[in-house]
Amino acid sequence: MCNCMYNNSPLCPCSKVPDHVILSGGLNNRYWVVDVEERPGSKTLTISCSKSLHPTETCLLKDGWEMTPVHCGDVVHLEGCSDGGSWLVDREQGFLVLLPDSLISGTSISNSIRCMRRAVLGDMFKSFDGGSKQMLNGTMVHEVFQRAATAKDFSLEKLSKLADEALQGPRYLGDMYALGVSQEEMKQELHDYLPSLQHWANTPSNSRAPSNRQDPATVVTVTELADIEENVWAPRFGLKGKIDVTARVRIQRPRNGSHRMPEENTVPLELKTGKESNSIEHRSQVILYTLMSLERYNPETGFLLYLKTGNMHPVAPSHMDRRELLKLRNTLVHHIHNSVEQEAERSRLSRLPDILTNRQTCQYCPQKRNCALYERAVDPSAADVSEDVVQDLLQQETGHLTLPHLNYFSHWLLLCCLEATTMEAKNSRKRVWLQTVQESEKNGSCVGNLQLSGPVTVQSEGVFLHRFQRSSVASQQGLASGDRIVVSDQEGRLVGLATGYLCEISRKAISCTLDRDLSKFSGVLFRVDGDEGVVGLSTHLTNLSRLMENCPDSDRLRELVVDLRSPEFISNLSSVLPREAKDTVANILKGLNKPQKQAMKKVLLSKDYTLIVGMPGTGKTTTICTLVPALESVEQGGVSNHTEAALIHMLLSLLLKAGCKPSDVGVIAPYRQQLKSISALLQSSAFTGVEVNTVDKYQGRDKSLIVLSFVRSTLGELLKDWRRLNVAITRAKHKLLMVGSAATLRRYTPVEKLLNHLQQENMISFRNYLGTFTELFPSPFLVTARSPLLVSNTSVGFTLSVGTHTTHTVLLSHSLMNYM
DNA sequence: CCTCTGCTAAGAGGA
Ligand code: SF4
Ligand code: SF4
Repeated sequence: MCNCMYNNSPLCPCSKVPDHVILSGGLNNRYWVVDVEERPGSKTLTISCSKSLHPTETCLLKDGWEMTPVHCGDVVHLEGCSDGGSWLVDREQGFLVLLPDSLISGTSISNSIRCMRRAVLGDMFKSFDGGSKQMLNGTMVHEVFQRAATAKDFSLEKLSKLADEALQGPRYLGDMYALGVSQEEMKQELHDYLPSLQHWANTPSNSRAPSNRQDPATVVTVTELADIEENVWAPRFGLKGKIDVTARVRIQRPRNGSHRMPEENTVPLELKTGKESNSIEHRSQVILYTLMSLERYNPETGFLLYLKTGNMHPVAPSHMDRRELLKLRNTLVHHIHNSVEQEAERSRLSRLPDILTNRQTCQYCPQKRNCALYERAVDPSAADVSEDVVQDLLQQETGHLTLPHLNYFSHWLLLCCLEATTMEAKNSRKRVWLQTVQESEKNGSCVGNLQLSGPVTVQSEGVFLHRFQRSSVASQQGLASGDRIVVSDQEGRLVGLATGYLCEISRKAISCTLDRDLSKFSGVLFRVDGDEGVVGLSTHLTNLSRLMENCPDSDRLRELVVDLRSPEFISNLSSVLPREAKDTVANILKGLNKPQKQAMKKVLLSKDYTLIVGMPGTGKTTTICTLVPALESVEQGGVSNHTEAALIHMLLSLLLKAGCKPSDVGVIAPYRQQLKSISALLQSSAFTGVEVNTVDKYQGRDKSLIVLSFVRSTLGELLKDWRRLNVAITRAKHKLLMVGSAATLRRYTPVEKLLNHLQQENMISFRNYLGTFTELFPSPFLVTARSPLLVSNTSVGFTLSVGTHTTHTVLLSHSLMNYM
């Protein structure tokens, strides 16, 4: 008789194995849990690797494994050996990997050591504590190391050249800006590491294993850096991760007098730029990496390399280390998969592991707001009944919220979790490692028997064009050019080697762009699988979390979105519509019908937002598309471009820090609205003296340095006048910075000629800044910049920022997102 | 029952 909560009801997951579940025996086995029998100190699972659930085997869990949160209807992987269909997992042998096809990253698991709750929350919500200077430095030192390794050159000259490239390149500028750190400060930080990098690369490392301190040092020589940023999916252990450096090392262990042959081994190296803590978290990461690479090169040991000092710490994992980390993974994956539970036919959020009562850990926890919000969402009385420490945390993080706010949060969190559960069930990524090429090719999402043909060409930074030849001709074809793909080897040893996009596919060959260069695998037989990706709901959940933040922007949004305060409107159109713009707007409105015109008028008067509601086909999209030019003309030339304004602010900050005199700098923009936007950002006293003006105001004068903001991707009426453009670009005595979209501006002959000329003379360089700017807009709804509109990252709407005082938030369906 | 939506991502370090 079953005694679990399903109680043999029709919902009982054991009554049938769902179609999407794939079971198998063998080394990479997948068992369905048919029954769980608990005894004090042990747990016995009845399992089957056949979908008919026949025959069954048993698995005895003990010595702590009985605490594994495994239930009927779970899929498990078993490591170890079975004796005629009965498995034993205990202190000494075997592993049970719960839900192995959910690959968990090494960092998530090492994160769970301190607080399991934090790791679970971290999987749901991206944390965005904005990072820190040290973190950015860490990323940059990693990059310098990796580039030096690729170039096989660790000389100081090369290292400082790479460091300067990283500092000056567009990649990290946005991060530096967001952190308020100048390139100079960053440079000092970064350059501190270069000598020890150089030293490490050029001397064998004496690494002392803690166990044999009395022995003379074991000498480790890195003979080759075999791979950088290796991507590993290890479905046998339910793990994934990116290994900083895969190195071949020679390990010379001294043994009392007798000379031992040095051992050669391929091992993972984990680089750290922070304190040489050799902490349990760092060591755990390495232990997990060695486990993940078991099938690739079976490393006995891994190393932690602290770049500040250049010291290498060996990490030789024991069975116990692996066992305990896999137990943590099982608990983590259990919580991730069971975020929703059923009670009395209703879904509700599951409880998470308890909040720590350790003030120290929670104080610096990047998830503390979500932690408190979640607690109050599942337990409305938590704020009163919890322990003092917990109450303090709840008060501090959620004290500003009302009951409706909390209810809103838990309602949408629940819906997102439900959605995530259905998405997870449909996730077909596991086919890559659970199905053979033949099986996968049948349903069309896979191409196998591929061999590299021809050289790999670098298309751009981190984009490698590969060509493969098919040795067998498949008839079925489900993959099309443009599809997201993942490349693995056919044997299943190198799963998830690279991801990318399919370019061309024919019966005999395919070409694709990948994120890694696979040329060293020339003899390998590959498979390419379509990859729908596992896009979670973390963006939505992060927005939801920010909506609950204690800050003015979020306060206002909560008022509008949760408390449903009615949006306000300006009473009189003429107060926002200047006389000159009347005709233009009237002209624009001509093409619209009456309700559409009414909607337009409402939007023009809107202070908060306007909802345009209508049956399909009533022209909502048309209305909104008309809105854009109308809003543009609402203020005289009221066009502004926040991206460019922010970019100019950043450029000026850097220039002034580099020693430019403010009075030598002039900013030119064709629209007054843009001048206001820029001036608003230049309020701080550092910018006093910088002149911000229209082209006409600069007639007959010049500046040492001119920054020109084009604002629109089209030239607009103002700059179309060739003479005006001429004036604008000839105001600079020493340096001219033009900010705009080169690709689209080139459509105008004068600009095209100008850019071509400058390019020929090698007088201009192009930088791509788009994409680095999301950090610059710390508004609750993360916006990505696209001139001249700010398009929000959520699928529920977007924000138009045009005009002085009004941010028009327009909520609409997906169709417009496509249109844009 | 079907399709479409959305789209690097695992880690950067500090107490
Ligand atoms: S889930 Fe398992 S224990 Fe629960 S009712 Fe179904 S068979 Fe019984
Ligand atoms: S605030 Fe404390 S209890 Fe909550 S997730 Fe963070 S560390 Fe864990």
